Amino acid sequence: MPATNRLAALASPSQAGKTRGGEANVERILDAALAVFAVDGFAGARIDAIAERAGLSKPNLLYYFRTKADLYLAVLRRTLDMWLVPLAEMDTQSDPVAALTGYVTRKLEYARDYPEASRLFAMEVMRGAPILNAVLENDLKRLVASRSALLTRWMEAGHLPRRDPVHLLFMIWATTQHYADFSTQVQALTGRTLEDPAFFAEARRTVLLAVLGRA
Amino acid sequence: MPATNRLAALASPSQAGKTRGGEANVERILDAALAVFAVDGFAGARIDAIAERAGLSKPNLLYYFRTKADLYLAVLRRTLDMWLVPLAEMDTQSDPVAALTGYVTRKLEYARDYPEASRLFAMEVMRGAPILNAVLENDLKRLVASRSALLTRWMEAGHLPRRDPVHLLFMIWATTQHYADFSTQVQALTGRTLEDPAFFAEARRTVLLAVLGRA
DNA sequence: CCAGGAATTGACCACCTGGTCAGAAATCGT
DNA sequence: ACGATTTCTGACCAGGTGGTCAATTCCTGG
Repeated sequence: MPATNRLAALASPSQAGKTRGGEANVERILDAALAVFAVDGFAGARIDAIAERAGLSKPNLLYYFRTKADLYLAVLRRTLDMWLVPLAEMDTQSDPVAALTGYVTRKLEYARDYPEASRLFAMEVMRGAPILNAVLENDLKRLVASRSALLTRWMEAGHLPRRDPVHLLFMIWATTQHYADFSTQVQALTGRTLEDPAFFAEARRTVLLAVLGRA
Repeated sequence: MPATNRLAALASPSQAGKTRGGEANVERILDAALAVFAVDGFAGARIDAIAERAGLSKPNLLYYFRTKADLYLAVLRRTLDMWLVPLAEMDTQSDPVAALTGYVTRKLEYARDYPEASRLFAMEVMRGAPILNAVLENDLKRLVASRSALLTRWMEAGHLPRRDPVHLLFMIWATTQHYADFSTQVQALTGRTLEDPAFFAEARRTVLLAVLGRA
């Protein structure tokens, strides 16, 4: 996974030479950190809060991750693949409509099942992506370029309405992630969530209608 | 403006009884605060940084806004109308296509001209909207309900493709704000901004095609 | 069973940051 | 001109937070 490798190269991994059962702790820490970072952001997150949520003492957490930044980086790294993989796999299905339908569905499932990861990613990008910038400008950029070419071919073959493929991707990302990142607003306005299958279907239908030009 | 009033009722305004020329300072402070809050979030924002950006000393800033929370609230309040007004004015144009075209265009202009305000709003909602919740569940909810009815009427009259109007609004919001909130990503992937008229037109065209079902 | 490394902890510290305060400038009404 | 009020400032403080450290407990391999 190139993205992971690139990100790994950005900073030295802080958790070295662990051999014993502490790996379970690392997982718990990362889960807790994701939950806290996704709500309070990097600056607002208290490392005590993360430790408590993970069931550890603060110094014990610092034993696994030397600094808050290391922990943040690790969480980001674990999250990133979830973001990239669906797009990378979009071409495996040869039928354009099926491929896009599958992609949109996976993005919505992602928004439903990992809203915290989506929020973390959003916050990082909104901060100016100080950490992810390198990944964006390389791996993601290449990936988008190749997918754009694919989409353009599909459009020219008449399977999709013509438009700029990159903007189309933006629209898919923005809308699907909206349900995760702005779930508070969605909840306030509709009282529902993607967990509700009917609501999920409505959202999916709306996006697909927009992308494919038909239901 | 009901939204402003509601927000004002949420907390006591901190800047009282100013009569002299300090009003200009208040403006400068609000501008600076918006810039800083939009990048670093509430927790990450340093009040020193805001003061410096506004060209004041920290205690002097605190003279105008007693606490950081007061300042945050004031910035949020000033921002909110920009968000609500376009939607509220959507029906003034009787032609459905023109009305939606105008709305999308205004939202994109807003994303282009006030990206920081958009980001601030996004961050607040992503935090769980601890302050804006009341506004969302009342003013915005009512507004959305009325606009949904309008959209539904238009769909039934055959002016628009049929779909859930609330999801349609979500899609418009998500996509237009994406260009402001994720401008780092947009920039990294395309090297362009909404400031570029051609790019603006592409974005606009993509959204309109999705919303109206035709260009 | 024991030695040695891994895991864990309480106590601690340096530093940052929001906020205070007494008083100095600046400004205004009269 | 002058008192009163607003505006502004340097110095300061209390609380919180990231991170350290010596010391203890827990495992595990031999």
